[in-house]
Amino acid sequence: VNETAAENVQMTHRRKVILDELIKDHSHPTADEIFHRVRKKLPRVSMGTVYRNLELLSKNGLIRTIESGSSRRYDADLHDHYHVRCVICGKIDDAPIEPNPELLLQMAEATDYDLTGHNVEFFGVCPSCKRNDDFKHQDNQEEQDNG
Amino acid sequence: VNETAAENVQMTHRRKVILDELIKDHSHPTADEIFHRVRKKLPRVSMGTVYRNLELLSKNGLIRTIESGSSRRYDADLHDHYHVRCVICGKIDDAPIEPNPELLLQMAEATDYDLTGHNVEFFGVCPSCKRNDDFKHQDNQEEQDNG
DNA sequence: TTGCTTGCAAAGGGTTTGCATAGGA
DNA sequence: TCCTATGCAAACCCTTTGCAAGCAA
Repeated sequence: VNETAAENVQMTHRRKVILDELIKDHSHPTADEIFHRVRKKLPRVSMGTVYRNLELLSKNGLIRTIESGSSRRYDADLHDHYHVRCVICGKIDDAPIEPNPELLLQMAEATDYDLTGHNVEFFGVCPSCKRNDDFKHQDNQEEQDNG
Repeated sequence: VNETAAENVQMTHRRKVILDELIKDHSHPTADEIFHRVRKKLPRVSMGTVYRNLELLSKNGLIRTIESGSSRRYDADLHDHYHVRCVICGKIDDAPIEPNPELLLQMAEATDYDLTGHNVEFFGVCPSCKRNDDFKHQDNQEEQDNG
């Protein structure tokens, strides 16, 4: 529609460093986590710059955002994929299954909306949190709640 | 697991009014919207009470939350269903398709997570925003961004 | 009495923004 | 030159929390 093509984003140095850090980082980091990584290379970078650039990159389709827990996360992997979130530690992983194109088609037929996409998020306990729970009793699991 | 059964929630008057308002309201309101509705019946209710009760109701499985845009939304419809969000006005509707149990099964086989559930959210332009865009030019659509 | 609930106001976390300066086409 | 990008700090929005008072079992 009115989205600027990726080529239209002028790559300032800060912008490129932020994007590159996100490309290297497959953990779906928050703005704050990206900020700390970027700061190692650009010690004077500010939080505002990180937020402004992440928003610009996302609006121009060079990265995508994940709205899930209390803070937004970012993902430079544009390949269509689903996510799974650990309800204990909050970690987000890529789901190891292919998106189902049927889902969108089925919905497109049933709704009056003009669809542009869909997100799928699974919830569960990640392997590492499962292991921890084997040692502890399964009492204190209320650190994170699923959505 | 360690979730209190719904019957274990003692229904204080405020709690009941909040729950009833949410049951009547199918628009997936935010805490603030619920607050304003409840306030018409209980003029001295406070925001803190609304948040505390919504959290308690949700932890006890009497309502569910929708984490989507910038603010959390609440839904008293516990029947398993998907949602669709308008990328223009931010409204959330129920998706008119049945959840696909295959999706969860397929994922359960492929992942090391112990799955507890999944959410599906579609994005698109709602009928009413489509109509508005016919009159305007399709320029100023940046009020809401999809996630 | 004892523990849960509430109003109020303040604090908190995450994100956005105004402004003056710096930098790039 | 002119427009965009940046650092900084303040503002903002949404949500949570401490506290003292109120209620209910």
